[in-house]
Amino acid sequence: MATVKNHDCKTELKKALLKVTPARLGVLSALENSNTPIDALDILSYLKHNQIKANRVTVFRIINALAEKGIATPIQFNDGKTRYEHESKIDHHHLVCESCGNTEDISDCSIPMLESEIMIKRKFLIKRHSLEFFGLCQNCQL
Amino acid sequence: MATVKNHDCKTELKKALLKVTPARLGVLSALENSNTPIDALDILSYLKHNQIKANRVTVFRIINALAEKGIATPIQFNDGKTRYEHESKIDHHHLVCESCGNTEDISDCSIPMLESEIMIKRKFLIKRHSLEFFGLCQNCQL
DNA sequence: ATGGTTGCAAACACTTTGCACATGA
DNA sequence: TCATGTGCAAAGTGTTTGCAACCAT
Repeated sequence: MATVKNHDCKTELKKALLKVTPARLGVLSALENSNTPIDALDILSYLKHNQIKANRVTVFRIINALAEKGIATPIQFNDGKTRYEHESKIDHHHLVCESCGNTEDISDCSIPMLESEIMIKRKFLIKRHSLEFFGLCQNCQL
Repeated sequence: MATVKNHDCKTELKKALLKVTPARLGVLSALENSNTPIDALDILSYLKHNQIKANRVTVFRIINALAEKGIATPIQFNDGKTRYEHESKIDHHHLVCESCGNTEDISDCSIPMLESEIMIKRKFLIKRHSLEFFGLCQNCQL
């Protein structure tokens, strides 16, 4: 359901020191309402769909701003475009079907342990990680 | 050292049913001689450096062919370009510094276990995965 | 009022495509 | 020889930039 929870989004923007505008509220709710990572143009259609008018360029600027603030996290699948996920849902990883393009989530992963190991052993300060599995979903294996 | 091991590369190409050409040998050896994932234009400079003349387009076509055959594996960092690694070295993952862009390798990862779990539980046929950690390397933390 | 935000057009970077020519097996 | 590979020019796609107009605070 494409419900725009303006209240949550507003406070989220204010916290990030970003002015509250229709376009930004729309982008935020697009991210929150999607259960898979979405790219700039997905977001744009979401906006159009919800009668929020915004330019392609504006969407790019907004997701970049959100990414800088840590509100949106970039994810790369294999097709040259960057997808984004709302920070509230980055605690899982993806199964990306190379045939139909669908993605599923996996939540139980042992990465956090690996991370702390790496931070100690390698003195590398990890800010985020990305883990994607590419292959064939059940349907596409037939 | 930019040594082109023509023999290994030749047999590798033949196995893949690809004709042996200077450009292809060059691309292969670029992949084999690099200790970090490299993109098409890195490969191009490698070729130029080794007096192998080839067009940008040709390099793209060659890496695509190699990727299709499983000889080169695509990796996405965060900058819109695709990097590739030779299949003989994909058994590790990367620490990508978001400040200086350097990458280090990590080899001990528990992903294979996770993979078999996923294949069984989710009936998703995994062909490859990509795991990258983004953050700050030791130098850039200062 | 005024500084951050947006739209538009244009530029950019990376990658792909079409077609004629060249080359490896 | 002949299918396959390559160069060149041009198009495609995702993304960024410059600048004037606009609007949230």
